[in-house]
Amino acid sequence: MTYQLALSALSDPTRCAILEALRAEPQPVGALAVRLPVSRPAVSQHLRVLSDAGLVTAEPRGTARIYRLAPQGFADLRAWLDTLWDDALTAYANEAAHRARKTRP
Amino acid sequence: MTYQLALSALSDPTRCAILEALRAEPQPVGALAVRLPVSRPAVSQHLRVLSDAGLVTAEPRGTARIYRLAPQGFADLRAWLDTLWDDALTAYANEAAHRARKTRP
DNA sequence: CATTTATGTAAGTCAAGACTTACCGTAAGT
DNA sequence: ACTTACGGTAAGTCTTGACTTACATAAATG
Repeated sequence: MTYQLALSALSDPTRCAILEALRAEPQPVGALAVRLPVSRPAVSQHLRVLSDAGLVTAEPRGTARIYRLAPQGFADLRAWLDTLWDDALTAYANEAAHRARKTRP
Repeated sequence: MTYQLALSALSDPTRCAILEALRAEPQPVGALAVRLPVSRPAVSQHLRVLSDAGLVTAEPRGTARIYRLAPQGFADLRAWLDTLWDDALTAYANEAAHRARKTRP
């Protein structure tokens, strides 16, 4: 059930851009904002959503807060996606087998 | 870039419920609708979104249309998520090493 | 202690989208 | 051919949420 929060967080292109920026290196809010086409408060709000989803963590560094990717959140999401993917593959294989049996009994 | 469509599609809980229903077995629209708390046209619209995202495919079966999971869409999504996850892990490891070096030089 | 720096929060605006009912098209059955 | 079954589409409503500006808070610095 926790994956729904992460999926909802990833639906926004700006948030994905933030994650891809953090992928390169951990950064404070201001550094992210100057690279993005939105205001700094908007970035802060997005980081809040990402944090609630368990996709990023923050560490105080003076007055700044350094944000970085949180492996755990991505691991949970990956697990959910993998089960769905596996079932999709087996269903696809089953259907292919069924089709082959029908075409050449 | 194509993963953004899939992520946007997965942000809705009803669409996730549809996918989990299709995970059990391929179904027509009506069969999905009776199990969900929304109307049939709503399910049809959701399936349109999922189809555009490459997460499901439809096959005509008389007047009905059988929807099933599309492995390719999930594979693309998985690939994107994996790169992000890998970078999150290495960043985490780097930070841990940095922290250890600082604590005990 | 005042100021600067860096950030989170509040309030308000506006567009995206999820849902409904009503309607239309198409394939199968009688 | 007419009817029935199944599903996509149109139009309209209403909520969600992404963004802005303005304000408040906390740490470092002179």
